Amino acid sequence: MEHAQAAYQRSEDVCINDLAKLRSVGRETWEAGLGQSRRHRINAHEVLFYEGDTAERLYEVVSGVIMLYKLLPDGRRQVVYIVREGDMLGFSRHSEYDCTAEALTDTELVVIEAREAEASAQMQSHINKCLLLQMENLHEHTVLLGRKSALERVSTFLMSLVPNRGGNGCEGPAEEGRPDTRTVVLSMTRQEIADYLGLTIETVSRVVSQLKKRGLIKVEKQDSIHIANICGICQLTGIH
Amino acid sequence: MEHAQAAYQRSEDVCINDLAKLRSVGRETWEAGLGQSRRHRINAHEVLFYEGDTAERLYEVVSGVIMLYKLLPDGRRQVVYIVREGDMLGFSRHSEYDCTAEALTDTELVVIEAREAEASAQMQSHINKCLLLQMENLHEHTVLLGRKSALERVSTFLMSLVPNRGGNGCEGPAEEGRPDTRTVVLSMTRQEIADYLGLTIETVSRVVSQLKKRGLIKVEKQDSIHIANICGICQLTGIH
DNA sequence: CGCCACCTTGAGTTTACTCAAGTTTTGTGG
DNA sequence: CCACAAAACTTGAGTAAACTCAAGGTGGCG
Repeated sequence: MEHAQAAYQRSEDVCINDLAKLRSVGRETWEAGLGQSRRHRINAHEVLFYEGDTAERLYEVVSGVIMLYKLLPDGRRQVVYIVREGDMLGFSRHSEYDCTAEALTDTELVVIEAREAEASAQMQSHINKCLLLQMENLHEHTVLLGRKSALERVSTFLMSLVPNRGGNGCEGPAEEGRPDTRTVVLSMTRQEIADYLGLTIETVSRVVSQLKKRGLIKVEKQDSIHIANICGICQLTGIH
Repeated sequence: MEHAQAAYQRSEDVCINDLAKLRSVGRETWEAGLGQSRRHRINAHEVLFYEGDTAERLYEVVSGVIMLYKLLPDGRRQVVYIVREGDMLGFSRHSEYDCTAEALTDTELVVIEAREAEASAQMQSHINKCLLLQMENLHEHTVLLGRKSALERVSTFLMSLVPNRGGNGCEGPAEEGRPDTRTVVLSMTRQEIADYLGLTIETVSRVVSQLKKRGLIKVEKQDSIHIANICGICQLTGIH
């Protein structure tokens, strides 16, 4: 199942270690504390909730990937966040969700009633950690949308799918001579990637083709890209 | 003092009422709970902390305006958030700040030691509220950066300086025949606005000139714009 | 095997950018 | 209070990056 792998990958500069940390003070702890913790499964492309829906529940992603997006009245869409394993969604300051949540892959969730979350200190602390993580990711994505070129955006996106690389704590290639290589699963269509990166589908496609021509990547399936030279892609992200 | 007014203005769709709410469950409550709550003043253009500094303190803005920004190695800058009265800054997931914080105006802050914040449940709840507010603002700004035209960006920015207008809960003009008018203080240079909106200084200047020519605004001082037709500007934000 | 959704590529256009003057505003010292 | 300098802003001309529109290609699934 390809999504099992995708679920371990984090956007931006968050690595597997961070997620492990999140989990360790997370579900196992607070799940026991709550009266009942329901599980919920949804299929790829199903909507979990719509912008404007009454916000009664929080969710933690156990496996799979969810995107949060907002629409403008004329149909323009912006994907504002990608929620991966260990991360949460459904936060709301008012009584309503501010984004629509749609599954990119088949997804398993833990459902948390907002009332219960408020009552549990452990839960509050866990929510806090997720909010801080999301804030940092959003800040980084703001830089991407405000200041990066199409090539830099797509390269940054690809690097975000490589654990332990591309962020500020980038480790560089493991060893001299070791192949600096990895296959990443996008779990998004070109249109969804475009709406995430603030580009058009054609521009995303052209940049991917360009990276292919340069020999930096191979497109194995539409959904699956082999990065032949991770450092090479990293050099294109604008952060070096 | 022009900044006293600016301090009451909120970015995005947050109105004075929201801020009043934040404050009411905020400073007065937790300030009493903490051992000592220090105040700190900084002047316009002073840096409160740099990206990468050890994150030992949180701050709440009592008066004034602070911008958070990130730099790319080649000097490109993106302002990722504008912190106004009642809002907080200095959150960090790791031990380091992820953005630089620089004062746009003379600013008064409450200083909160990170350790103390962790110990106080009231403080945690207050932080949570601020994080949720900031998340919503960031989501909205993500749409602006990813999907809006220059005209829409500048119009959205101007509307964000008009309390109770321009957001989802926009009230529309108060009464038929009442002048739909307001003077807003930018408290940012054209360059800072450009770096916030993901544009160049020239583009910001051209859009402002265009709005002036159309009779929708008057530029009273560089820093102060009279909006002659609030609804007219609101129509240009892309949210209608 | 053929259809449908998704993706790619090309040609032409548009928006915002860059570069280069000029102009206005602001702040300072005489 | 005025003159001057520095900073900030505006405007124009030309360019480039990404967009739109339009075919055509590819691959996954019944």
